[in-house]
Amino acid sequence: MPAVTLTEVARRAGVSPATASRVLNGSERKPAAEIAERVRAAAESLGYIPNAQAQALARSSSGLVGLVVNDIADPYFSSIARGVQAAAREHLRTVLLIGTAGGPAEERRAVEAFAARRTDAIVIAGSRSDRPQDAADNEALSRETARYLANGGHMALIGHPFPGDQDPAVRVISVPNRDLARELGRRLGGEPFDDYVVVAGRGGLVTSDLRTEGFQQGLADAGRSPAGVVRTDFDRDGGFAAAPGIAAAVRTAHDAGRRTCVFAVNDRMAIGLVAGLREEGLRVPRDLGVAGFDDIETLRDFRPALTTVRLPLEEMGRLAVETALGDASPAEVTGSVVLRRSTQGPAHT
Amino acid sequence: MPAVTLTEVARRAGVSPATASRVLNGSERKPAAEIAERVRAAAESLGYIPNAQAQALARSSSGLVGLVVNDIADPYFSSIARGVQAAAREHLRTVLLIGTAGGPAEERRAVEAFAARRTDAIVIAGSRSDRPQDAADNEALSRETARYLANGGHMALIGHPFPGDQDPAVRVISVPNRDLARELGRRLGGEPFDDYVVVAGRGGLVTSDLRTEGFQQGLADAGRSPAGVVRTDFDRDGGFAAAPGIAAAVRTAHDAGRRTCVFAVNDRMAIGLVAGLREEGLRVPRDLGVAGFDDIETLRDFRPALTTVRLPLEEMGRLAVETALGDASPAEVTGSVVLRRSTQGPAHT
DNA sequence: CTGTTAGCGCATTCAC
DNA sequence: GTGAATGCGCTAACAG
Repeated sequence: MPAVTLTEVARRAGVSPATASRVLNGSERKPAAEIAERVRAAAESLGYIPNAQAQALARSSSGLVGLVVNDIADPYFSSIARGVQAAAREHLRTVLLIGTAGGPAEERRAVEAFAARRTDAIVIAGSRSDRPQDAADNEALSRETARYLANGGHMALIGHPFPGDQDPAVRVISVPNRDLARELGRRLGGEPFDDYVVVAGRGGLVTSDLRTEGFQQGLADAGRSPAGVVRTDFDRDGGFAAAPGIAAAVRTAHDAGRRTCVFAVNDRMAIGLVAGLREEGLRVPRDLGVAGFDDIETLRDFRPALTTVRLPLEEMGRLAVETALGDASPAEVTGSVVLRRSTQGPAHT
Repeated sequence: MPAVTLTEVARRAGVSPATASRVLNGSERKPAAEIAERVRAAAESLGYIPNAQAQALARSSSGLVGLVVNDIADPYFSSIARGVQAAAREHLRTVLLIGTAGGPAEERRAVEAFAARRTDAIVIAGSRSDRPQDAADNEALSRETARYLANGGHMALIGHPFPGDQDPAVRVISVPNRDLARELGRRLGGEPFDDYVVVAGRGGLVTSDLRTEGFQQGLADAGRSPAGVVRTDFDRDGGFAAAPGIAAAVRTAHDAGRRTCVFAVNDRMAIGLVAGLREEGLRVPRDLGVAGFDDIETLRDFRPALTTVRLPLEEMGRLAVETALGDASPAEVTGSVVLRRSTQGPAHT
């Protein structure tokens, strides 16, 4: 049972397909009011729905915006997705979603899939990786991107440019991860802690590396010596897994009369860490301070309230599509350090 | 700068477009191995990417799966979305995402948009509303759905069927909200509480109503008298807003030597409620018990650990696309009551 | 202002 | 096994 076509509507209204097309869609040519009404009535009575594929083919613009995320169930990405979805709707576009497990190889495939659909714009929210073993895939991703752009596509990256060469046509919604982490380091460096530790993701994860680096700079600004760095998975379980090691270090430090503050490079890791520490018999902030990054909405009611860095996630998503579509220029978003109870020692309580 | 077309590849390889099509896509006809290689080489060197729009038009199958959710940033929906995305990928489909603010009117528009794109299947994860004022929109949604189905589309609903008539062609991934809530009521009814309260969403929200209803049945099963019902928004802020009223009731009950247990019909409301109660100076579970529903992953580390009902969210998403695509038959998912610390009184501690 | 004619890029009958 | 022809549904020049 095939769908109703424009031709059928036209015949039913006693006009040509061209005329029907003109009235049913916003064209320059304005058909006579009387004839227009007849067409609209025919379309209505037949239950006509335009075939978006055919429209896209004919006018070579798909009305689609592609979004690639690592994991849509991760609140960081789902918040961005909300912004993308909202902006897309306002621009009369529909969102195509692809979740990769992370990594440039899969991202390249996503870009290819979006290119095949002739998406008007692509937003990549996944994190960049500059590990040597990803170099080839990054290169391939860049090539795929270049091809997409050459064919008239638009692209915006959330966070940071691609490692290596960056096609200037690719817009970037910059997230000042380093600067914000630095500010966080400075602030926490001013608190009454003695030792600092960073629980980071694996090396080569740009976001993780920049946050780590910035935090160290901030500590230095505050006249502190560098934090030790522990590497683990960039998610909740990674934080949880790091707990035993951190606990041991904290206890040792404690015995020496020193207080420890841990910076987990994202909120989910921080939450996992706190959970793991709880199992180790340590409590935050009584036994140590813990800070995160992102200010995930779902975790706002978490106790102890988590010191973190707020990022305008939804806004970042909006900006990305508007920038990609040419309705806004590439910008750097602003975030802010939010000190909460998780880094307040007993003295503050 | 137009994209490379199949025709160009064919010419480059010195074959006809038909042959090129046959080798570049899985066709019945198997071109000669030698000629096939030539075509593949040409495609590769030209950077050919098939135009999915054109393919869709020609073979009238889009390779698209539409997903409609209320709010992609809500962890309930984003978990489902992960399942949908994963299953879609396995079935070589791409996900089209539309977020509605909830309500059948917007859902109808979403279905129309998906129908226009000729999606192979549509998954609706948003919650049903059977308020009288939504009756007309529900009717329109049903009609839109019928039209989509008549045109060869497939649809799966997560949760419950549409209010009113339900086209049998619409598959439903049933979520036993009532039964699970009943089980929860039964279990909590067996705990040492005296009064029960349900913090529900507005009336007419099917999910909320069924959970409320089931919980009441469970209490009755346990020989308890019905819980009072408070209506508020179906989200975190709704739970938060309900806190003052609940706090007052709890205090009154407490003065009479009675212990209260509150069932918030979803986890986010429960978390908001707990946060609000904290501001009121009440602590859980010391001063009252609180339970939720859904077992949102991001909230697993929340303290006090929340008594809730676990739902296989990701699995529900997977099942929905597989069922819609015809690779699985409509089924009822299974959940389970998870008693945690938030409903354990001091006696248990 | 309306109707006619061509494609958009591809898959798929048919002939060969 | 391969190529030529046709049509998917629609829009955009063209004429009229």
